[in-house]
Amino acid sequence: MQHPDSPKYQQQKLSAIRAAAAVFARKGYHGASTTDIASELGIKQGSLYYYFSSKEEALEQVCLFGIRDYVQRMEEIAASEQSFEAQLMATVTAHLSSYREKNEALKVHNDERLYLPEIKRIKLKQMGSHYRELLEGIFTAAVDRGELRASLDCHFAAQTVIGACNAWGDLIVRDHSLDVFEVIQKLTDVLLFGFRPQPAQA
Amino acid sequence: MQHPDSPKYQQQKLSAIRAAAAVFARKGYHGASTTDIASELGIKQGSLYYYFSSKEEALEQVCLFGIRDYVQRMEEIAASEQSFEAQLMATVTAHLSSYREKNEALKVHNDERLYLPEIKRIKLKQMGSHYRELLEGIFTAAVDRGELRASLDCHFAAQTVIGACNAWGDLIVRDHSLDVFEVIQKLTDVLLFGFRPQPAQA
DNA sequence: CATTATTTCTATAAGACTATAGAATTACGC
DNA sequence: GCGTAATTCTATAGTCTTATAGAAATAATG
Repeated sequence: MQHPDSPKYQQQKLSAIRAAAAVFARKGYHGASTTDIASELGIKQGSLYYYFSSKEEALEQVCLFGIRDYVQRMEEIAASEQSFEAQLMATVTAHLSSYREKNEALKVHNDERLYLPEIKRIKLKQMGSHYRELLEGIFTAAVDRGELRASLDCHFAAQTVIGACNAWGDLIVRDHSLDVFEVIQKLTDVLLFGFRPQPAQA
Repeated sequence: MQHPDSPKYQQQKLSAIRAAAAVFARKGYHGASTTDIASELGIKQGSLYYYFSSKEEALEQVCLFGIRDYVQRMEEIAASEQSFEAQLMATVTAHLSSYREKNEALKVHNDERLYLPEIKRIKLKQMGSHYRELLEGIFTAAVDRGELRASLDCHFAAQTVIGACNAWGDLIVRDHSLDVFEVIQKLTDVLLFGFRPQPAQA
């Protein structure tokens, strides 16, 4: 009934989170059963409750796992004294690399988190807002430095970057044959210069 | 047991599709029960089966409703002899306006269609592919005309437009206070020119 | 008004799902 | 090897869900 704090337990719990992430990503939170998750992990349905007190807690853990280190990385990017271009490239890289590494969990965070009750969503919401604000800050700083036009709507720009990254992240998760670095390169380029310029005015 | 083909029946069936779209958009396909849909429509659970033979068919109808006229509009845009900029603006406008008009159904199409069995997805997949190919064609034509740089990856570009529109469409559905035309304007501008240029080089 | 067709309702069968309790098994320390 | 703790299993209660069948109600027609 009670959980030890041994590294062994923690390790298996992590496996359980990964298994839940994989199943939630494939079937959605409500479409996935605890039997599915357990069998992905190689145990029986009832045994899963040794690691999660409820299916909902499993979702919460997956979401937290998916977004963890995410804000942290953005903090570092925002604090770095780089050109806007470098910061944007770093942002896209961090975002899409996350999708590649713990792809299912991040996808679950984006698609299923709103099925958590308000209370359990607060922490996630704070992390997400903070992330967006940091990105927005990168834009406003670049405008102040004169690297971007003064008329730019930074809130809109940040949302667009996040949206585009998530869209491509979804494609990356689904189509594993995609070259992530190629996507990073092209997406950064489009965001910076748009489709318009004849040759990239390097 | 058998359905009439009266306009009255068709009208109520449309209401049922809209009700299903609203509930699916809010709770997801698996999270929504037929009781939810029925009560949204103001009838009892069992009565719903007068209009749908199964919950799955309801999802199929919602998805088809969501994407209907969608490809058609893109056909028109692709056939029109306009500048690339005008065509891109028209595409973004059509896409986001769809979200505004029958917002829930299009959202459901994007988020839940993959829960349909392979067979029922074929038609949707064809429509989606056709849509993307038409958009891709607009890009290749613009490259041929010299309006866009020859090095542009048109497949990538089309996916990015669709992804960005869907991302903003989701935000529009969730936040009803957003000014759609402002989003259309800004998104088109970013896609065309990127964040970079100091003033928009009209 | 009476007859028929349409629409909705009630009741229920059959199955799936979450979560719990206690037994069985496996791993660990000595 | 033995005793104890950690982990997994079996079995099940209780709830919810989809879909069906037939009765009841409502609307349409002559």
